[in-house]
Amino acid sequence: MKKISKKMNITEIARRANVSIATVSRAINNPEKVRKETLQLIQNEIEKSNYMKNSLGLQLRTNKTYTIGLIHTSLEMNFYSQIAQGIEETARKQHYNLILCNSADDPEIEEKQLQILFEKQVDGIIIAPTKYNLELIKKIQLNGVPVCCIDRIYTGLKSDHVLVDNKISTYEATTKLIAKGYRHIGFISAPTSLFTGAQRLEGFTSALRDNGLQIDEDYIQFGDTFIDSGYTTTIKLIQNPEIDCIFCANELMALGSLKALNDNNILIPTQMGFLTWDNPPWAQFSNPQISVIAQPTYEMGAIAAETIIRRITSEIHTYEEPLEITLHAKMIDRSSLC
Amino acid sequence: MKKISKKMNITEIARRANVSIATVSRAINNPEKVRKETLQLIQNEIEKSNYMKNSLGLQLRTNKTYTIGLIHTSLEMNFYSQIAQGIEETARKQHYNLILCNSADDPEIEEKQLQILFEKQVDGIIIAPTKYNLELIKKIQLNGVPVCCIDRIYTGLKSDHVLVDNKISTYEATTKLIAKGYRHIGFISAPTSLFTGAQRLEGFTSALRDNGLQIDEDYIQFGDTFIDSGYTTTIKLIQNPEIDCIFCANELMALGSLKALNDNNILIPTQMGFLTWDNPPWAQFSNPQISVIAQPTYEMGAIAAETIIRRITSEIHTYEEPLEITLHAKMIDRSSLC
DNA sequence: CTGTTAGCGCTTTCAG
DNA sequence: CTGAAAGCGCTAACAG
Repeated sequence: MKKISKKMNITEIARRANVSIATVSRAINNPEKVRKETLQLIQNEIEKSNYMKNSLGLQLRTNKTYTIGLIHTSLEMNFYSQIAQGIEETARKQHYNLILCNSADDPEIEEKQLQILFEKQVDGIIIAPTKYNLELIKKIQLNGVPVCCIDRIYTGLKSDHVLVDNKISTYEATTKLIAKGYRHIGFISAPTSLFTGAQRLEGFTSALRDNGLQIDEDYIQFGDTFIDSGYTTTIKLIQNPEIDCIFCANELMALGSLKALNDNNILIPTQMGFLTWDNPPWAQFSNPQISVIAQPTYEMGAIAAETIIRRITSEIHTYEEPLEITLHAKMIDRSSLC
Repeated sequence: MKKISKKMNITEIARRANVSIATVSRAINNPEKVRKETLQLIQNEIEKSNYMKNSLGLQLRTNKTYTIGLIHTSLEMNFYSQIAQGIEETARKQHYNLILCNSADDPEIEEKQLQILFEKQVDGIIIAPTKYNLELIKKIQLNGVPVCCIDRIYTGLKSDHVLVDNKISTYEATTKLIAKGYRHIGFISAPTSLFTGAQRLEGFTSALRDNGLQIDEDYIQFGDTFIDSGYTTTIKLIQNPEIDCIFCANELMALGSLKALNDNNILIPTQMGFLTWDNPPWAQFSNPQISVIAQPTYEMGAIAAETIIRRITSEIHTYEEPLEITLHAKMIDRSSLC
């Protein structure tokens, strides 16, 4: 009453059909190279025995697994789940599978995941990197596995990157807010230890500066990119009654922020303007619809997949000329701004 | 200018350290069984050479990959991405990785994915099945790979199932709608070819019947579970001006439906009540907040992962006594109902 | 057209 | 404490 049956293999099929394993292999992969009667015989045995191919042998032999590893923060963020969707669908078309890893931006988890992905011999790795495992990533590259960074630049790492122009887009969006008449904008930033966090904050402050507005430290609050931090930082921001607009650095913090505003009966857009990075589905269906800076997430995933597959197949892994693809994020002004 | 360097292996380390490969293997996995000087020697060589372990050999030898396959509809649905998150995190704690496959509920894609997951020798498969690949799934089980269905029952398949009481929950929710005074409820159903679609529709109609309401065919529209179908079906529903409430069978159709209502200036909850299956994050942050039937998604994923891992490790794959775990979905009444 | 054999990288007896 | 050798499942080169 243990396993229903032992796993069948090519050797057993060969034994039953009274041929060599090579012939069975050919019958499976190059049937035209096998005499019709032999083929029939073998196919019968395969049929009867429920044999299914085991690709581990081949993977070992060819050192190719047709598997790509993805390390990102969390599927909880639409941003990443959309990217993952783009990667998976694109990779699938080229016969690659995806091993999905959530790092929660924890360097130790990330380290383990990098290690295990290599050990499982993925053909390539796509990663939204923290900045704490540079040596390991380099080592993986040295072992012939290409790496593509997504969403965040990894300074000091020679690899392809698929990015969005965080700083410029934030700068432009902030400028628009100012043009609309907002003068006291509260900014909910991600940690500056994250590449995107730092870039967006810079874009924000330099837009204020260039427009002759002073930068009030009280107007800048730091969250951890997750929901709760959006709530608490918003509570702090609204202690300043003059704040007329809130600008969130990511979707989850926006969710928390909106809840805080709602709990405090602050109406959007009449009492408070609202803008956030990321374009989760809910933003266009909420009431009022939320203005956003939308990143081409699915496309980023698709491009990352194509990029890594190109590296895999070209076998040029030296990164003398790393690709840096920067896509444009575009502001979509809906009904949360006056 | 090709690959930076050939992948290192245990044999090469052995050669350089002037020991046998067995000793290198021991140095890596059972260092206490190796003399200190030898160990040091080997570790030096490993260090110098950037050697990293290749687990393919081991996988082949032990026929264990520490990898679980997941086949589901799409990450686009919060429902599934939350389940995936639950699976991944739970599996990770037990040293399993996740290969993620989006089937879009297309039987042909599903078939290929099942095949490839087996070929890659995943230790187990978690699947939200269409109902078109029964024989293949059985064959996979026969080959010793346990399968756990999630979200949907697969009639005729002996396997573990992690489910939600779709019918009862829909019945209860419908009863509540009626108790609140709604008499003309429009229902946006998923295809009845989906287990959940059929169950929810049944729950809905039998609640109407048991409450003495007649079932008007015009009030029941069928979508395909994706956004656009929620929009178009809603347009049809609101041709019936007496409809006082819309009840959606899933989150994406709800999104489309809300947009249609908004585009037609129909106010929730004053002009139209609104209820949907699934509890995406946006439901509690939109305005008005949307009443939902919430499934314990993360938990479903966690339980599915635990269930499949238990099967994997117990090696009892006969499914004489398949597990059927049914969790309760609970209605959360927010502000979209009067 | 078919069979024999080597070998992918690793662990694990079994000897020494 | 260390080494030799078998073997996991498969393909491909070579021989017949």
